[in-house]
Amino acid sequence: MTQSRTHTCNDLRMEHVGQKVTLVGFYDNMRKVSKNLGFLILRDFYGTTQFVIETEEMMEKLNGVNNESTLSITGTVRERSSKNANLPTGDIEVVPEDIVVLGKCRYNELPFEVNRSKEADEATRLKYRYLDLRNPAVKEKIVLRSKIVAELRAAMINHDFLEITTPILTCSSPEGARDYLVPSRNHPGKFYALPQAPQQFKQLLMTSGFDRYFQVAPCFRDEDARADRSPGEFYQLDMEMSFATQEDVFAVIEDVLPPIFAKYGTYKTASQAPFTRISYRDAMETYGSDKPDLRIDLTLKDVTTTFAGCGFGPFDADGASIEAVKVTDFNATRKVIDKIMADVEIATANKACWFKMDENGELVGGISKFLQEKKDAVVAALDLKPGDFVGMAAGKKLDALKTAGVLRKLLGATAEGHMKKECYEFCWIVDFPMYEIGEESGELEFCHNPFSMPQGGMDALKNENPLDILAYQYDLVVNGVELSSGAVRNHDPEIMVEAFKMVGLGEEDVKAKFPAMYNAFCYGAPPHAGIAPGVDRMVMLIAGEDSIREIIPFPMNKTAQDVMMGAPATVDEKQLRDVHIKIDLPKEE
RNA sequence: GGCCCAGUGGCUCAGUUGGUUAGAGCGCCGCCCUGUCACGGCGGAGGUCACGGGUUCGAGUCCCGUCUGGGUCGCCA
Repeated sequence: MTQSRTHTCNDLRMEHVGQKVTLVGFYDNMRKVSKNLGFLILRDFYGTTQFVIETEEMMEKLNGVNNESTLSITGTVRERSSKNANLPTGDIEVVPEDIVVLGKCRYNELPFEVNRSKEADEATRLKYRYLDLRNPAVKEKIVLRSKIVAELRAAMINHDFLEITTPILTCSSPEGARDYLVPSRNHPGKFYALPQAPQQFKQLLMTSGFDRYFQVAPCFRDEDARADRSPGEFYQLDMEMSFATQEDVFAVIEDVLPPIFAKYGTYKTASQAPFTRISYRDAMETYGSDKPDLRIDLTLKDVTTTFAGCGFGPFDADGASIEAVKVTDFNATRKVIDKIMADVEIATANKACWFKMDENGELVGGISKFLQEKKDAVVAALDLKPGDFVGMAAGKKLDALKTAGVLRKLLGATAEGHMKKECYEFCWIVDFPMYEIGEESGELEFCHNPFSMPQGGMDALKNENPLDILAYQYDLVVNGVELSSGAVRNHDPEIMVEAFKMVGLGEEDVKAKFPAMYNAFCYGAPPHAGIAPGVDRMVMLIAGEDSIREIIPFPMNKTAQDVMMGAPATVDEKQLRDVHIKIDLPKEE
C-alpha cells in the first residue's frame, strides 16, 4: 500500500471539505455518465464514499478494473453539487488524484451480485461465503452477533462469573447425541470426543470451588440440522453457580438477557423479571406445548366430558381426550381455516377440526352437525358467544394436547388481536418429571438429564411413585422457542446412585459413566445449578432471522458439509496410519 | 432413514393443453451520455432446461428412477 488510509468510507462529512484524504476499500460500483464523468463508490467495513471521476486520466486508471477489486484512492474532499440525504457521506465526494489497485478481482462476473447476495442460491452463498459477507446486509448480522456476545460476556462478568475454558478434546459426555470422534495417535484404538457440552467440566469446576463459572462454549453434536439448528457445532452461554438454587439461576438470567434482547432485538421490548413460571404439566394442559408462545392469549380446555358421545368418530374413540381452543371474533375465510387444519395435520400427524357460532347464535361449519343435540352443554362449557370459533383436537391425552397446541399457535398467529407482536415473551417451564415410561422400551427412563436433583431428594426416590417425582429441571422459553434447559444438579453421590437404581442401573454404572464427577462428588461437593442458553438461537431471535445460517460466520449446509472449505474431506494414507485408522467402506457397484 | 418442495443463461424467475427459433429483469461486454446515486439510452454475447431412462410424430412441460439443495418428522437429555 503506497499510503495508509486517513479515513474510513464512513468518516467524511462537510467539515472535511478541502482536505486531502486517502481511502481504501472495495470497488462497489461505478455509475459512468460519460467518457470523463463517472461516480465510483468505494465500500469498506464502515460504509461507502463516492468518488467523482472527471478526468480521462483517472478513468483510464479504472480501465479493466473489475468490481470488488480493492483500491486505495487519494484525493480531495469536496461538497457535492447534488447531495444524497440518504447516505451518511452523502454531502461530500472525493476528487481522486491517484488510484492504486491493491487487490485485483480477476472475474468480471461474480457468482452473485454482492449487494443482492441474500437472494442467491444458498449453496452458492455458502461456497462463496467470503463474497456473501461483503454484502453489508449479511455482514451486519455477524456484527450483531459479536455485539451480543460481548454484552453477554460483560453482563456475566458483572455478575461475578468467571469465564473458564474447558477441553475440546475430551471423553464422550453423557448427553444423548452422537459424538464427533477424534482418533488418538499415541493410544492406538482410542478416541477423544468433542464435547456435546461442557456439562461435566462445569460441575467439576463447582466441585473445585469455583463459585460462578461461565463460558461462551462451543458444543459439538453429530445430529441432523433444522432451520433453527446448526448441524455439527454451535455455541452456548454455559453457566453454573455453586450453593445456588433454581431461583438464583433464574435471577441471573432474568437480569442478563432481557436488556440485550430489548437493546438489539427487532422487537424493542422484553419480559422483565420475574419471568412467568409454568409447571411442565400446566404448560401441556394450558398450551399443549412445553415451549408455549406466551404472546398468544389463547388457551386449551379439556372438554372431553361435554363432547364425548356426540357421534363424531374421533371424539367417541375409546379413551379419547378432547381439547378445545376458543378464539373470539375469528372471521377467517373457509380457505384459511382449511389451511390451518391441513397444517396442523402435517405438523402433528393428527387431524384437527372446528366449528363456530354465527351471529345468530347457531353452531355452524366443520363438525357443528354433531353438536346440535348437545348445543346447550357445548355453549355452556366453552362460554360461547356469537362470532366465536372453536378449534378442536382429539386422541390419546398427550396427542390431543400436542395437536391442540399446534392449533393454538396457528390460530393465534392468524386471528386478529390474539397475539402480541413486537415483544419477547420469556417464561420458565419448571417441575419437569424426573422419570417417564420410554415409548420404545416401555420401561422407566430418565425424562431429561440424569444429573438433575429430584425434588424431595432421597426421600422422594424411596417413597414416591417414580412417575410423580419432579426434578429441579427447567427450560427457558421465549416466543415459543426453547432457548435452554437447565437444572439444579444432583451433587450427592448417594442420591445419584438411588436415582440410577430407579432405571435399573447401579453404582457401578454411575461410576463407569461419569467416573470423574462421581469421584469428585465423594469429596464433598457444593449444591450447584446452572443453565446454558443457546447463543446462536438467541442471536437468531434478536436478529429476526428465520435461518440460523444467517447469524453464523461460516455455516455448514444441512448435511454438515462446509462447501467452502470442502469439509469433511478424505485425508492422506499416512495420516490414517498415524492414528491407526483403516477405512472400510461398502464397495460401490 | 421417512415425508414435502425445488432444480431453466452468472443471479432471480416466467414458460399456457405436450407443438415452430426457450423468454424477461438484474449482471456481463461494446457504443452513446457532463451530476449520477437501483443513473439512463442503443446494441451484443451467454442455455447439456440437474442427470438417466420411458411415453409420444413431437418433452423444459407427462411418467419412473437418480443426484443436488432446502424444509420437516425421527434425532437433538
